[in-house]
Amino acid sequence: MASEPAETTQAAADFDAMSSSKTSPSTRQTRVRRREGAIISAARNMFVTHRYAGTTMAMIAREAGVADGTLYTYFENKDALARGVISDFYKRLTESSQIGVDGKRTTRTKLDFLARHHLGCVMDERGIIEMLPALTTSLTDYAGSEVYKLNKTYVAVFDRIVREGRACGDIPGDADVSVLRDIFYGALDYGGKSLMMRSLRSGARKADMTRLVDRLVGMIVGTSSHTKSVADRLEAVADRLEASLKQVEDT
Amino acid sequence: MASEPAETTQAAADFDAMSSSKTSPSTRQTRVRRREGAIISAARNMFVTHRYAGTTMAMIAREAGVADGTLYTYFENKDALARGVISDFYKRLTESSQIGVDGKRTTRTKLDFLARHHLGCVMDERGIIEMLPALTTSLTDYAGSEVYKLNKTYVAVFDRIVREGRACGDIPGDADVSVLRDIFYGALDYGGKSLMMRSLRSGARKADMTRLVDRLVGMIVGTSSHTKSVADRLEAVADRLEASLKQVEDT
DNA sequence: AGCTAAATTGAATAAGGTTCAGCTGTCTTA
DNA sequence: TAAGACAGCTGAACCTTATTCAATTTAGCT
Repeated sequence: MASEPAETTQAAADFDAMSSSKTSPSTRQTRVRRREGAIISAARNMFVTHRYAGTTMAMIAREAGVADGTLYTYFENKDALARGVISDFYKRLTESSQIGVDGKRTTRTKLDFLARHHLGCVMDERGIIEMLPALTTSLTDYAGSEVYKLNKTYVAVFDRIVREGRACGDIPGDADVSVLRDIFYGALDYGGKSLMMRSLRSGARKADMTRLVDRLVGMIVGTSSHTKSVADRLEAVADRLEASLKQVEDT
Repeated sequence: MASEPAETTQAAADFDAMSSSKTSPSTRQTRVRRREGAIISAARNMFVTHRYAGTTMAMIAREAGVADGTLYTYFENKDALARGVISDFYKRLTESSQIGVDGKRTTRTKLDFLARHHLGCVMDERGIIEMLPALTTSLTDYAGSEVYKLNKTYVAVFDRIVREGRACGDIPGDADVSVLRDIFYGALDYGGKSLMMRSLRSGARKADMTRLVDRLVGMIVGTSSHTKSVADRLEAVADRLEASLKQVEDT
């Protein structure tokens, strides 16, 4: 998760494959790709260790082994470079999440993995996603941005789990998926921050994480057994009653 | 460390209270405090409309009607000024929240109000709290900061509701309060962002907010399927249904 | 009024993001 | 293979802004 070459190499390979000209591994295109990867990697290192405000373009250039001006041939400005780092982060996060989720069977274990994986990655490269708000000039701009699309792609992993969970009855209720999504990721981000602060004193990070994730996933999946008891049927009735009641109340 | 705004204000207040001399409303202390208020207010306006990166110290000085250098007699630097704005925000938020909550009777209505109030305030002065991550140099520093203490004071409003709710049986489970707190505020912040983005297209902000808050509060209070007994739940639904129908009939 | 210290000022300084005129290596074409 | 064209690269100069500080003003006091 630390080094990007996997992602960059992959992208470069795709690009080469698309262009019909067979280029040797040291063609100009390849070198440019490689260098872009090096810059993003360097920028990530600096941003993670010194935060956005604490890293200068000169630091990134030195770390990447290029001149200051070179950065501007790859990214319009410091903000765009930071957005590039975030985009890269989301790409890696999406891929590793989907792979991990595919290896789990039940709705609960999928969500459990996703939550822990998210927490781990975000805490690992803490500061990367936290740059986002400061980089968002306006919501309308953000809505059309690359980062927004990649974020949507990432959370789609969660959305799919929820929809499948609904289909097989694991997830009760009929709330909008977006509501569950906000609760899931919002709670994880806040919980992650609390976790880090608490682990400054007591190193009991793992137990704390388990408590948070269990509670959160439990809230979504529900603890109801799968036996079709009278209680379950009553529950379903209550669900429907509540839904129509809400409609009445809203008008 | 030391974000001094609150520091200074508090110190000044203490000083006045201690000195037996009755100072007229145009004493030096008073004027200083007034000016500090003007600076914080000016800074808030600029930060809200232009974000942190987009506002210059010169802009704030002009808005506050003082010279550039004057800002630095009140705040160590731009970061400290921003922290002062955040501190001020938390103070107002805490007070208005507590007042509102005190006006509600049940656990559910208290949480419902708190959630809506939080969402409203944060969306209203959006960008203020979002500055925080960028201003946090290190977690250890933050743990001892004024802003952190004020945040703790603010979320204590929530903590109290939860504890009372537990005591009277409204809130089931024995999860750590901190977990519920992270879920509550995390979900609200994320949900708030989603809300704003969605309301760019469809102006259905109110209905969306209701859905989010209901689901979230329901998860905590336990009207949801897995926490309360079915009998209790049906009873509660019947109560609400009767009340709503009465309202409908009256109109 | 005169003294002291706190407040205030705004021009000077410094840091860092950004630009751009030139340089270098690679590709293309004859 | 040599010459021309050009993409990429360079880093010193430029410009905006946060920050400093010596000088000045103002308030409080005797």
